[in-house]
Amino acid sequence: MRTRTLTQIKQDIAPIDVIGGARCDECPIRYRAVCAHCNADELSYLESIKFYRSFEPGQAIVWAGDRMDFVASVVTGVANLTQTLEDGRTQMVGLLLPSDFLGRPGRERAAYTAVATSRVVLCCFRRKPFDDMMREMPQLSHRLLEMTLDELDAAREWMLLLGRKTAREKIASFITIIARREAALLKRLPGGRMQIELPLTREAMADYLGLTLETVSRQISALKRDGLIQLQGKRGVLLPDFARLVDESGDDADGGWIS
Amino acid sequence: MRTRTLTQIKQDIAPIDVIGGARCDECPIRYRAVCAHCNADELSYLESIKFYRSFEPGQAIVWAGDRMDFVASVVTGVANLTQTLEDGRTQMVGLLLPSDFLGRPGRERAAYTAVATSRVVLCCFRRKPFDDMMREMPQLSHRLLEMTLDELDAAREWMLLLGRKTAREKIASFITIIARREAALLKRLPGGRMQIELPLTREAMADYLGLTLETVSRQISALKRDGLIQLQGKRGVLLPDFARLVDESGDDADGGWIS
DNA sequence: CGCGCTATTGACAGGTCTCAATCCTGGTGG
DNA sequence: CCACCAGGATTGAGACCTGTCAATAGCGCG
Repeated sequence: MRTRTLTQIKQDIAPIDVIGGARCDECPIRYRAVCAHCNADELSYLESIKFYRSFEPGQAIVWAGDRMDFVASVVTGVANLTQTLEDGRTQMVGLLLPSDFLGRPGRERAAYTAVATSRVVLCCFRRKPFDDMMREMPQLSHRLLEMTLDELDAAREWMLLLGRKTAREKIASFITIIARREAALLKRLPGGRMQIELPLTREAMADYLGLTLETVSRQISALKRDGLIQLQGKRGVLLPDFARLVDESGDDADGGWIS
Repeated sequence: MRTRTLTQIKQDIAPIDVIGGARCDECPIRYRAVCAHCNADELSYLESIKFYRSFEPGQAIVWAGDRMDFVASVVTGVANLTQTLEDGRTQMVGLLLPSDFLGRPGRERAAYTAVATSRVVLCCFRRKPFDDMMREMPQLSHRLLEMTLDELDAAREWMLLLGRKTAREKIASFITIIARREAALLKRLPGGRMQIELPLTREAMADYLGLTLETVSRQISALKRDGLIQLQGKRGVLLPDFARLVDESGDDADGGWIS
C-alpha cells in the first residue's frame, strides 16, 4: 500500500497552465494523433477550438470518478493511467506517449486516474464539441477506432505479461518494449547495442508490471549481474545485445507478424 | 505447459457447418451487436452477404497468425481468445459472448487464437466487403468504436485482476463477473441468493485468471468451505449471498459509477 | 468394466512479497 | 563549503502464497 508523497500533493494543487495557439501543421504529432487523417478544413476547425494544458511530473491530470469535460492528445511527455483497489494496491493500465489519446468520447467521468509521469503537454478539446465532431468527421472517428484497436492489442499483450510471465521476464519485456519504442522514434530497427532511458521510476515500473518495487530492483540487479544490461545513473540503461534481452523476455522469437 | 487433447485435435479437423439465411430482424443480438444501429436498408444489405458458421466445444475458430478472411459476431455460445508463450504458458485475453465481435477490420491475420468454449454460432462477413461497409456505413463504425472502447475498459479491469489480486480474490471476482452477466441477461440486478452456471472448465478459468488449474480448484474449495458458494455438479454454483462474495473480490464496494 | 477426461487433494519447492536497514544522489540551508 | 535531508534505489532475511509433481476420485461413454 502506497501513500502519496508530499511533493505529489503540492503538485496536485498547483495551478494548471493554459497555453494558446500553436499551429497544427507544425505539430509534432500531426500524422499520428487522432487528427492524423483530417483534411485542411477539418484541421483548421480543430485548430480554432483546441487549447493546450501542461502538467508537471507527478501531477494528477484527472482522478478516477471525477468529471472530465475534455478529451486530449498527448503532445509531449509521458502520462499513465492507473486503477486502485480499496486497500491501495495499484495497477497501471495505460502508458500514454505522444500522440496517444486521453478520455473517452461520450463519457462524462474519468474511468481511471491519469497522472503525468514526466512534464506533459496536452492538446485538449472540450468534450461536447468533440462529440459533435465525431459525428461529422468520419476521419476522426475512423482514426480513433484504429487507435483504440491498437490499444486493445497492447492491453492484451500486457495481460499476457501480467498473467503468465516471471518477474525476470517482466523486466526484460519492459526494457525491450521501451527499446523498441525509442528505436521507432529514431526510425531505426531495434537490435545490437542500444542505449535507452527508462521513462518510469522503480515504483511506477512495479505498478506497470504487477510487482513490488523491491522485486523490480532485484531483477534489474540480476540482469545487470548477468551482463544483459548496464546501468547509467538511475534511469539510463545500456543494452550490449538487444537480442539476448529479448530471449529473456519469454516472448516468441518472431513476434513481429502483426501487420 | 499444456498439450492439446485428442478430442480437440479431432474437432479441429472436423468440417465446418455453413448455415444460410436466418432473418436479421429476428436475430437475438439485433440490438447489441455491431449492426445494432443500422437502419432497415443497411440491415437488408448485411443480410444479403452474411453467412453463418458453427463450431463445437473445443474446436478452434482460428489460430493466431493464420489468415482470417472474415469477421463475425457471436450469435450464440461462448468463445475465447488466447495468447501463448513459447513454452506453452497460455493466457486468455478475451471472452466472447453473444453480440461480441471477432476479428479486426483491415487486418489480414488473426492476432489471437480463438476457440469455441461451448457450441458457438457466428454471423460472418467476408473481410473485404465488410471493410468497404465500414467506410460507407457510419453507424457500423461508430458501433464498433463503442464496442471496442467497452472491450478496452474490460481489458483494463482484467489487468487489475491479473496484476494485483490474490488467487482467492481472482476466483471471487470471476464468479461475480459471471453472476452479474447472468443477472443482466435476465434483466435483473445481481444480489441476494443467486444460482449460476460457470461457462468455463477449471483449466480455462485458470487461463482466464493467470493461475494454475490446481490453485483454481483449491480456491473454489476454500470458498465452499467458508460458505460463500455451494457447488451443484462441476459447473453449477449457488451463491447464498452475492454481497459477501463481492466483499471477497477486493473490488471497491461501489464499482458501478461508470456511466 | 475400463478408458478418457475433468476435478480434487496432498506434499513440497520455489518465487515473490513483506518488513527493515542501508546506500546514493541532488537539493537546501547554515 | 559542507552537513543535512528527502526521496529513490538497493539489498537482506524470513514468511507466505502459488506452482509443481503426483495420486486419487468422479463421471460419462464405448
